[in-house]
Amino acid sequence: MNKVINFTPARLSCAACGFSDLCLPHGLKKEDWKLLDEVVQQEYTLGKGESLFSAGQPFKSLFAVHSGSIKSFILSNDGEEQIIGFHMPGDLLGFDALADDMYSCTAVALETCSVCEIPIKSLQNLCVKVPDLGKHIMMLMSQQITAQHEMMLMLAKKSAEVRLATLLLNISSRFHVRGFSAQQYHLSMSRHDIGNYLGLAVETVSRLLTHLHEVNIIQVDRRYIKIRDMHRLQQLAQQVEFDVTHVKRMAD
Amino acid sequence: MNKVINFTPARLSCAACGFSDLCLPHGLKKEDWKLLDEVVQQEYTLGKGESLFSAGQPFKSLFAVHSGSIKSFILSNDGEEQIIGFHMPGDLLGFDALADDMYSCTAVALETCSVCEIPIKSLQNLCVKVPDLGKHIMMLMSQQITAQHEMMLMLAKKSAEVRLATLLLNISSRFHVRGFSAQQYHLSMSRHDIGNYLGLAVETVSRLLTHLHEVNIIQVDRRYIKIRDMHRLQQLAQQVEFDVTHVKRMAD
DNA sequence: CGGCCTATTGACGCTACTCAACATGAGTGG
DNA sequence: CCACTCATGTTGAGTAGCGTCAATAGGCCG
Repeated sequence: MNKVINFTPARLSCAACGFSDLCLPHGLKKEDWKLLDEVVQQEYTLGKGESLFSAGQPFKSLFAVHSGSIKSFILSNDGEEQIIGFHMPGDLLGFDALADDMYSCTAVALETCSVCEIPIKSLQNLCVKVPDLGKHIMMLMSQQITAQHEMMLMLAKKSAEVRLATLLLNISSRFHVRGFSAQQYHLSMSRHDIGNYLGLAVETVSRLLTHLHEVNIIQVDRRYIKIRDMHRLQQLAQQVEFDVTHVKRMAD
Repeated sequence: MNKVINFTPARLSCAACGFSDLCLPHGLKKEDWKLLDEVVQQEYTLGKGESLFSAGQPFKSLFAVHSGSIKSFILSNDGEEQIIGFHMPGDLLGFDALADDMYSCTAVALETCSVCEIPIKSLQNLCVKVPDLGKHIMMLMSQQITAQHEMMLMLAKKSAEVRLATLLLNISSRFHVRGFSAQQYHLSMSRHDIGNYLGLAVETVSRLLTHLHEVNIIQVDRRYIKIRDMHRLQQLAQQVEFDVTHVKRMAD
């Protein structure tokens, strides 16, 4: 559960990284990539369950996921965990830490993964030289803000079924833009994590997954998910027509 | 409900504004204030119910609340509103718009208020000249991100009672840092807005306020709130010991 | 003064939580 | 390599918290 210090001897340049168009370099001019490469540190490797940073630690760096996946969570005053995001390759972590110069959340690897470290000092210095970089970082932060608005809407207004359907679709599209299948994927997080993130009990998540399987919208085998009817899943997430529970009831 | 075009002929400089230490200038060097003053536009006045900007409109400016209060909300695909924040003097609005170059939420005045407009183009140009300003904006965005994390925690995990108590305390402390009483204040938002924001039904908000009044933690008279027992309210918000419902039950 | 919007209060029902038992697979040590 | 253990997930029963519906009251504005 401790921070890990292994690193691979050589790091790919950002230009050579397949996720650069999701990550920091996106939107930068080619000539600025070289400068950014000097700032981005070597990759760390994290084992499953190891933490990248913890809430309260001094803020030193942003991190970009290069492979694997990470969950980040805050702790409430009574010690319970609230997952605030699942991070996939190309995602940046640590924007929450700018406010108080310390991380406000904890980031833990859901599986073996590698991350690129971006020291904030060097990055800020580079922002002065490359104004587009500063703009781009603000844009990424803005994206995170709007994404969190959507999340607040979900938690405040949507039913358990809609929340889960939305998450499954969200993961699907995130795999898709990364070049993987949108129809089938492997969940890196447990049912517990899903429930925690969506504000639901583990049992509810389990029941809903079983139910979605039963009505042939998805196929579930442990953490493997196959979307069998993308359209109905989307309808469900948007609450159009009636949801599957209603369908079932009408069939009774 | 339309954008309003009245403006006062003369605007106070940021230096003369009582909320400058909550707002953009905070953390800047005095010599940079003059540059900022050239960027910050004259104040607009908004009547109750009028909108400052709406979701989908092209992003032109950030806005700082100078007086009064504002709610901002997003719309779900089925048209229901989700309030994502209440804004008081010194607060900045519009960070969500950087992502797509358009506002993703709608901002509506809860009462008559005045706002300072900060054209994003000029601001970004100034950021190049004054790197501290860029850093500061990122810090403000980071604060918004962490605040939203707390909100996600509330919506996902906390009971109706805890949510409401937390909001009342939050408003209290925000009035306090602005030089007003932390013990009593006037709510600018309706019960409906409170419920919407907290993910609760109006009726639940009403019942809880009545209940908090009954057990002498607060005094409620329409939108006027007086906190009679700050300590118990804080305990309630932190779920320590037992909540008032339990207290009542034990008294039965 | 009348109409409308906001808020309160009560009765009822449903969604999702809790508690509990059980199943299954993964990891570990003999 | 198998048995044991533990973590993870599933399923069922009962229930609590909060939403929905409905009726009513109280301010506020024209």
